[in-house]
Formats: sequence, structure tokens, C-alpha cells
Amino acid sequence: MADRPSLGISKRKQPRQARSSDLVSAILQAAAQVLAQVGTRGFTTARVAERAGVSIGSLYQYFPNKAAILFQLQSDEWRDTSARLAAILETRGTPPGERLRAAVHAFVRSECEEAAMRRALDDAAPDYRDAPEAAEPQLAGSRVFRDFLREALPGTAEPDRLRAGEIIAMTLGEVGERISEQACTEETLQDYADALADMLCAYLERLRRDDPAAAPG
Amino acid sequence: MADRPSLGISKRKQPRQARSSDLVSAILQAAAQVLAQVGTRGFTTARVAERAGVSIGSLYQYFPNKAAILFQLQSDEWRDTSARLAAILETRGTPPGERLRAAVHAFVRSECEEAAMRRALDDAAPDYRDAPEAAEPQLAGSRVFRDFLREALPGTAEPDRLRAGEIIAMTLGEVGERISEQACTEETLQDYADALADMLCAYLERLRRDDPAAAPG
Amino acid sequence: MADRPSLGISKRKQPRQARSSDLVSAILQAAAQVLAQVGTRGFTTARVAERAGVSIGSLYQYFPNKAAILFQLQSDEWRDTSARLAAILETRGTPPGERLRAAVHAFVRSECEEAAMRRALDDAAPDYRDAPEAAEPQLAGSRVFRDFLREALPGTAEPDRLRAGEIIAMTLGEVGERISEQACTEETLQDYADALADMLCAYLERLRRDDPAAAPG
Amino acid sequence: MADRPSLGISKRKQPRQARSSDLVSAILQAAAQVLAQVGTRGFTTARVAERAGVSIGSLYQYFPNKAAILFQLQSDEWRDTSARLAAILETRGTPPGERLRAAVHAFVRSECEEAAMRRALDDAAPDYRDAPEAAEPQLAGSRVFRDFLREALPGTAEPDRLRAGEIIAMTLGEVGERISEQACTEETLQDYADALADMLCAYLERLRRDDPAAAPG
DNA sequence: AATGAATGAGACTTCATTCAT
DNA sequence: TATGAATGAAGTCTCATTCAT
Repeated sequence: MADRPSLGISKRKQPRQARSSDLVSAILQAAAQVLAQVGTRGFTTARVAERAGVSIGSLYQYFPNKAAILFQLQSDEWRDTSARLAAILETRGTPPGERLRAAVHAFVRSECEEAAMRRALDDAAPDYRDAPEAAEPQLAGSRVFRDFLREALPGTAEPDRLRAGEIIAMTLGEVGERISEQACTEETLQDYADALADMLCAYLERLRRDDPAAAPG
Repeated sequence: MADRPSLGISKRKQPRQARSSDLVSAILQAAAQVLAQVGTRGFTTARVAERAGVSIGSLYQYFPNKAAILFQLQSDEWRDTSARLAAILETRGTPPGERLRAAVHAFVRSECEEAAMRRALDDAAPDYRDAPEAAEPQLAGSRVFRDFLREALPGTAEPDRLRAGEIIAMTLGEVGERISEQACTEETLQDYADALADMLCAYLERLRRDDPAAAPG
Repeated sequence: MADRPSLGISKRKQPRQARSSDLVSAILQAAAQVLAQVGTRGFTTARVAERAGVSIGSLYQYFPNKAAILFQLQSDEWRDTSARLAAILETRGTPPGERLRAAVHAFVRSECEEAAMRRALDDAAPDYRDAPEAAEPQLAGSRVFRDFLREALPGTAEPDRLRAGEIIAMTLGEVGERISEQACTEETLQDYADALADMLCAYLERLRRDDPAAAPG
Repeated sequence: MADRPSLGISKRKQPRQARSSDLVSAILQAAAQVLAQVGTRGFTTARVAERAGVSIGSLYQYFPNKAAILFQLQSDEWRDTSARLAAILETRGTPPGERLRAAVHAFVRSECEEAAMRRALDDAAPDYRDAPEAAEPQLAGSRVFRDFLREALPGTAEPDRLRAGEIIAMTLGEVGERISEQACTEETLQDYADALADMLCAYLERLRRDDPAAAPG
């Protein structure tokens, strides 16, 4: 990656056949392992290929450059996380505050899985961040909160609601990540997650208090 | 990510504490400029030395390696930020919520200065993060909030108060930084900073409501 | 540089001698296009195969290696050029000098067609030059001038005549090519071609003056 | 040289000190040897550095890329050749035709020295040709002939004279090179050089015959 | 103390060719 | 016969750090 990944991050070949699809996932799995074990600095295409049991040439047949692998990894994380959060936040019937708290716990917990890999992936952000495709999945994450707030704050002006959604999303993402990196024991993790949830819920409640149409609760 | 750069108000250019020599500060200033102009990727010791008008050999006489330069830069940021926030948060006579809001605005605004350098420094975190000295300055950052909350929440149990302080510090640091990177216009910046302050204040209020000894308001 | 591309008039597109299969000519046409568009550096077997709408495997069924494709391309050029020049130089009834001038113009003009491809082919010479078959077509080119001079200089000793023929062939080939690469406007091209013809004709005249059997004119 | 040398061919560091100047010439000598022995295809920066007894890093301290080495080599050749030809062609007192003949012989002879290297250098032209600096030395070559013709053809119109000079320069360069590559024996070389000189002289004579101000002879 | 030339491991990527299907 | 996935040697270039002067 002598130069910045200009815009060549999109996949080189569509893994249509089962065989090559296996190859792609083998590479991605290997990449996650390498990332977790040696960190961003030691994340080299050669290492990934070797770990995947694949030739370096094959790796480049499916990914145009190193950044593309990192981006794909991150992209998959985003997709998974968004889906999980969406499932929780959409649970009608439960009060919004409870859903938000559940989301915080789910997020923090899921971040703990493969923590090393996630941290390394985060460190590698400069490598894939500037790709134009990087914007999309992140937006998807925002959408989850946007929809959640639309339900929880029906009477709030659109711009305010959008902004609040972004603040919540950012806070959950950034602070949740730091918490799960930091926490050593299961108990600590729970306590911090609860504190974070307290903060987000306090914010939500204040917003609902100011919302003329918000259902009580 | 115990050692992630969390707070970052500074005022470069003004004479940092008198250093062992002008050479050191020349190198640090040059480093800040290089970081701002070419980013983490282009941050090379050769470039810094050249910019500082110093030989590469001399650079290595004052800093054991590249990471040390980055760390020093970050360290200074932390120190400055802590000082500014402390000044604001210690202002007795003003209600805690107001002080917190003022701190958010001050932080976000100061992050906007030299945004490019700060972002690059952040990207370089993996390079200096693991230094043993890295823990200390960050703790200093926490201390500011710890002291603030000790005053605002006198009746809250110590562990809970500490945790709340960390959550607030992390949130201000991480989210504040993202906001100042993202915001394009002055107006947007203000709006987002206010939203962030709303969240932190709502949290503080809830904590105070639960605190038997907290003064009303 | 016995085997440098010396002469190169051609008329691609028109059906070259019926080939073993359409595949071969599809590949050659694709190769010419690739060469013209991306140059020697970008001339890869994969690119050629893709352009030809043929699998890389099939390409290797008809050509043993990349050099063979280039060589075939060049070979065809040589063949075509020789044929054109022969047609002009054999025109009995016209004075030799006029024929020579006509040959120069024809050559230069034809080099201008597909100039990009020709130049790239020339750059690729090191890749195919050493093929053993490369000697033959070039000799064919020489033969044209040998025959021409045999008629124009009937009284000159064979070794001298052969040498003169080679000099003329080389000059026409090399200088003619440079001229057609260089010239920007149609007018410039004409002027340079005429200057080249002047030189060749002056040489021919001198040879004829020294030839006891040469017909006057 | 994955990409074309865009324009970064100029030297990286001026070899001011004797020591580094030695290094530069060691690299250039090694480069010439490598070129002669393994040809353009085997000409790699690693090979050159090894041959020069220098680390690859040092090589890149003085040459920004592979093309720059090739270009420097070619540039030096051009300079030497131009100087030699100029010395011969400027010899007032000798008839122009004789000078031209002497120049041809000198050129052909000098091309024979290090013939393998020159050929390889020629093959590598696509690698350095497009550098903007490449134009200058070539023009210098033209200048020699321009000045020569200005003396030999004082009454000829400037544009015609310039064109004639270019034709002669090109012919000498291209055909002279091919001759020296081709010729096996010393005798053959002489004969071909004489034939080439005959052609150039015949051209010159014709031009002088058409020149109203040319001195007879 | 200062200099800056020298080092060399190691990063990313390309592409001609093969061969199992 | 056709395909195209797989291979992996080899190439260019960077940059943190050292050490002789």
C-alpha cells in the first residue's frame, strides 16, 4: 500500500462459482486471524495468503489490493452489527428505553468477540476509509437508529431527530468499542455497559419529554 | 483501547514548557506540520528532520524512535486539553450542567483547530499507543472529570462516580472528535455540539437526581 | 540488430491468408488493438485473450507463448510491406529514381496507419527478435531491393550491389519509421519523405554513374 | 517499473562529495555491465546494486527509479557521441564531404564499443523515452549537424537545411547503429560504413549543387 | 554533538504459463 | 477442445535506524 487506495477497492471477480466463493471466504477468515494475531502492522498480503493456504496470485485474483480485504472485513462487521441492532431496536411492544439498553449490551458483547481483530481492523481504518464504497455501510448503521427514533420520537422535528440518531449511533459505536476493549472482567463489562446505557436512556427520555407526541413510558 | 487519544485540546505554537533544547521543540513543530500536511502515511523521520532543519542523526539523538515523536505530540495535546477542560469544569459558582456544556463546546471547537494534524495523530495511534508512558497522561484527563463529579455528585458511591466520569470523558473525547471531523459548517458544528451536550447533561441530571447529597439545579 | 523490424507496410483488417482458424486471426486482431491502445507495457496475454473473446487457455493452444503472437504480428507486417514495395519497385518502364521515390512515400504513408500499434510492436522487438524464424521475413524484405538494384545497376559487382541494397533497405525502414512517428502534419510528412527520397535517389544516381552498364536516366 | 516513468527521472541527490560521486559512477558502470551481460530484460535494480557492490537502498538514494539509471546511461552516450561528432564536423579546412565520411566512421566505430550495452540500452528506450528530460540531449545531437550544414550550405533556405540536417542525423544514428550491430568482421564494418558515407555524401553533394552559395568541392 | 550516507528487510503487486475439469 | 482458476517467481521501491566521520 505504497499509495493510498485511490478507489480500486471493489472486488475484482465476482465469486460466482462455489469454489471461488470458498476461496474468498478462506481469504477473509485468514485475514481476520492474521489481523487478530499480528495486528495491523503485521497484516501483509503474503501472510494472509499463506494462512489461507492460497497462493498470493489467487489472493490478488479476488481482491485488487490489501485495502480491499480490510474493507470487506469491516463491511461484513458493519452488516452483522446493523442487523443485530435492528432486530433489537425494532422489537415493538417493549419500551424504547429497554430496547436501547438491550442494544447497548448486545453491541458491547458482540464487540468482545474477536476483540483483537476488531481493534486491528479499527487501526487499519486509514487504509480503507477513503474508499468511496466505505460510506454506504456506515450509513446503513445510521438508518437503524433513524428508524428507531422515528418510532420513539414521532413528534420531533426531522432534523433534530436525525441529529439525535447520529449522536446515539456514534456514542454507541465509539464508546461501546472502547468499553469492550478496556473491560477485563465480565462484571466490569456489564457495569460499564449499564453506565453507557444509562446515559443513552437519559438522553432518550429527555428527548421524549420534549416530544409532544411521544407515548409515555 | 485504554490508551486511545481521548481528549485533545491544545494550543501549539505557544511555547510549550521550556524544553531541554530548542531542537526538541523544532522537531515537534515540524512533526505536527508534516502530520497535518501529508498524513500518517507520509510521516517519515526523514521528512520531519528535513522540515525541522535538523539532520536525521540529531533527530535520533533526542527521540529514540519515530513512535516517541508521535507520543510526545499526543502527550502534549492531552496535557493542554486537560488543562483547558479543568479550567472550565472547576468554575465554582456555575451550575455543573452549564459547565459541562461549556466544556463540550470548548473541546469541539479546539479539536477543529489543526484538524488535519489531529486526525493524522489519531490514525497513528497504533504506533505510539503501546508505549508504557501512554497511560499516564490519559489518566490525567480522567482526573479532571473525576474531580468535577466529586463536586457535582458528592453523595454517589465512589466506584459509580468513577465509572460515570470515565463514560463522560470517553464520550466527550470520541464523539467530540468525530463531530469536529464531520461538521462542515460552523452552524452544523454548533448543533451537533449542543446535541452532545444535551446527552451528557441529561446523564448528569439523572445521576444527580439519584444522588442524595447533590444540590438541586 | 539483424532482425529489427525494418519495413512495415500493411493492411490489417483485410483478411490475411486464410488461417488455420478464425481463432488465430481473432487473437491477432485483438493483439494489434491491445498493442495500439495500451502499448508494449500493457500487452499481456490475458488482455489479448479477453479482447479476442477467447479463453487464455485457448490462446495458448494456438500460440506457444507471448512472443509468438508479437512475432506473427510483425511477420505479417513485413510480408505486406515487402509486397507493396515490390509492386512499386518492379514497375518497369518508370525510371528507377522515380520508383524509389514512390516507394519512400508509400512506406512512410503506410507506417502512419496504425502508428500506435507499430510503435508498440517496435518497442516489443526484444521479445520476439530472437526467434529463429525472425530472420526469414526480413531477408524477404532485402530481396525486394536486391532485385530492384539488379535491374538498376546491372554492371555493378554483386557484393557492392548487395551492400547498397541493404543500406537502402535499412535507411528506408529506420528513417522512414522515425519520420512517420515524428511528423505531426500531413505537409511535414510529405516534406520529410521527399528529403529522404532525395537522399536515396542521390545515392542511387551516384551508384548508377559508377555503373558501366546502367542505362542513362 | 510497473507504471511508466512519469517525470521523476531527474537525479535525486547531487553527487557533490567525492564519495557519493564515486557511488554514482559505480552504479552507472555496474548498470552498463548488467545491461551488456543480461540485456534489458534482466536489467533489474537489484542486479545493478549487487554488481555495484552497493545496497539497493543506496541505489535509490541517487536514482529515483530504474528508468533514471537507463536515462543517465543514454544521456552520457549522447553527450559523448555529440562531442566526438562535433569535433570532427567542425574541422574547418577539410572539405565537408570528407568530414562527413570521417564522422560516419567515427560513429560506427564508437558504437561498436560496448555494442551489447548499447543495444540493450536501445531496447530499453520505452522505459526512459517519455521523460521530459530526454528531449534535450537528442536536440544537442541535432545541433551538431545543423551547425555543420550551416557552413556547408550557406545559401540554402533555413527550413530545408534544418530538415536535411535531421535526415542526416537520423540516418547516421539509426543506420550507423544497425551496421555496427550487424557487422561481424572489421572489414565488413568498414565496407558498410563506407557505403553509408557514400549515401550521405551523395546527398550532401546534391544539396550543395542546389545551393547557390556553396563553395565548390 | 552533529551529520547524512548507507543499509536491507520486507511491502505490494503483476503476469506468463499450466493443468484439472 | 475449451476453460479459467491457480500459481509463485520476480520486480520495484520505502524507510526506520545505525555509525563512521
